[in-house]
Amino acid sequence: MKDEIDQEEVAKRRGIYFPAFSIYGGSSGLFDYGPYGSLIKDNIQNIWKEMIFSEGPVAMLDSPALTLQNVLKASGHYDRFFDYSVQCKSCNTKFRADDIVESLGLKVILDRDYLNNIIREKGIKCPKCGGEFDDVRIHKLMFQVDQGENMDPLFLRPETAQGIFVNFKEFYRFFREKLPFAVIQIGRGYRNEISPRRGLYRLREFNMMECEVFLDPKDEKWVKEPYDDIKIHYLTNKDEDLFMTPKEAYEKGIIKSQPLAYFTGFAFKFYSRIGLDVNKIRFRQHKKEDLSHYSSDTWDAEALTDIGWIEITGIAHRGTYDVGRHIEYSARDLYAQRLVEPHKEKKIELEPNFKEIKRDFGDKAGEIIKAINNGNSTVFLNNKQISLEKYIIRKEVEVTVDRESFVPIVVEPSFGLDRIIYALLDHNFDKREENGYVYLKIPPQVAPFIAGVYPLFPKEDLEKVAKDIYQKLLNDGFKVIYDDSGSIGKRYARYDEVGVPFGITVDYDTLKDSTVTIRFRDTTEQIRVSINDLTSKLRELLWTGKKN
RNA sequence: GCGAGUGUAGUGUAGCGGUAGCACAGAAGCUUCCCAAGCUUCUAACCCGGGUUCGAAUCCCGGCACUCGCACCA
Repeated sequence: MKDEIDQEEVAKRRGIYFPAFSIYGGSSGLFDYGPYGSLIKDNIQNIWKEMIFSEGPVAMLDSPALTLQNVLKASGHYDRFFDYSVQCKSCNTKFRADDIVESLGLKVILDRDYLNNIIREKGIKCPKCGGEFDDVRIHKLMFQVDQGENMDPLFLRPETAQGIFVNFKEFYRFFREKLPFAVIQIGRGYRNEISPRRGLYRLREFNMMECEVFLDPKDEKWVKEPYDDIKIHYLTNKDEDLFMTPKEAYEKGIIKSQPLAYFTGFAFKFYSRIGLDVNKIRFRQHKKEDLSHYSSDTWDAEALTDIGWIEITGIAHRGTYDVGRHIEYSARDLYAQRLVEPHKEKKIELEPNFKEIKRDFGDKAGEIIKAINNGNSTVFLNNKQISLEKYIIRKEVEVTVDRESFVPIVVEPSFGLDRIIYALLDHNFDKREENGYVYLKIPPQVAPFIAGVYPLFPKEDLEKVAKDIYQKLLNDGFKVIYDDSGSIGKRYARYDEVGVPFGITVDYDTLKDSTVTIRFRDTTEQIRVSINDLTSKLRELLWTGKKN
């Protein structure tokens, strides 16, 4: 974007996006997408969805934003629910309270009173200036929703991914128990950011398009090979700038995981299709010390904008963490299975000794049998602890084993829709050299309307034909807009600014020979086509965006 | 959350104790055979709440928002 174009000013003025609830003063980190912006957002989502469905076995989920506490305990988000901070009274530097305590080798308990006390007792001072600390403050990082007394609160999800992980078994069945497959979800996430700023960059409620790829750790491959027809800028954790295809990156071991390499290519193709300037896109590898504890490798797609390189997508190798944690916390069988060479294995089977149980327990026998089947070694009955050992018959049996269970690993490409829109506008707002007018050169498929229909002058005969054409194009399924106010130049300029790529103008020749002009947003050139050919021409332009 | 600064029509701004002016955008019309032209008319604002004052957009306090630093940041 040219420096002089203020994205937020145009976005606000033209109804692309603007601060939400502004008549009441607004609230930081919340934005509305207006009449043009919401259409652009919708188009981007649909392109993403359409593209990713064509990448292989992909299914979609739509899960609630309100999330059970236990889900977030399992995911680890709950432990990060509170951020404990202390501030130095003299130099105002702020620290994580738990970090300060930990750095002195003291035990950390995530409790406000505990942290407060230990800082007071041990007389911990600011490491920077030696000043005294303020009281420990708590910042909630997730939004909590109360259900009522005596009920656990719900939380607004900080990411859509957990909805997918908890449903792993559902999708495993859907794909008839074969890996790999991917599950996508487009939806909103919520994070109580400490200081949401810079417009769409950091929001409290944000849109994401997430994809969770489930893989067998022994066969960690997506169904398609990494692309070799695109060159991508990779910035490694050793600060090397490399330019190569995803295929090369994988083969040379720059990206060790095949699906990770594959999805950098997918992301790149997606950016290119929606109109991001791919020369301003790079994939930056997280440094070892920045990696989440469960991730072995993460590559963030970043876009260069007026506020610098911003993260627009995270592609993370999450290992077995997600499904593993839900197995642990829910005690459900969320394992996948793989076929192995059939072989015999010796196995001890436990069988209740029905005769003895019946003799000793009579009509309570049922409870004993149940306990044994549950694998218990003792049972509490008639106020007595009873050892079950003597009621169990152990049999050694040989079974044929032809499959084994494992926890699937996850590779997660997670696209931040709002940031993508920010970067898209940044890359595509441009000024005409001759007059300084702003136009938004986004691809026709992303544009809020494919075309505007305009009578050259607000004359009844021209208006009537223009309205007929407008209605015809609507009936043919195009998103078009009609405008007859002001001069023709004004209308062109008006829709250039929100990215409408084509202007269809009805003039006096139209009345004679049933042709109209199509005017191109990016070049301001015009061609003349017959009204009868408009539908096919627009359909063609929707894909090519070019004149011929 | 801290520090500093800033909030005036849709947007950009002027006014800084006497109840708001300009430009662009917007609406209606005239005019124009294609790029925000011109003319006429019109619509439209002092972020919110308190206080001081005869009188507050203007001074003071509190909130909210934005900008820049700091901090935070899967």
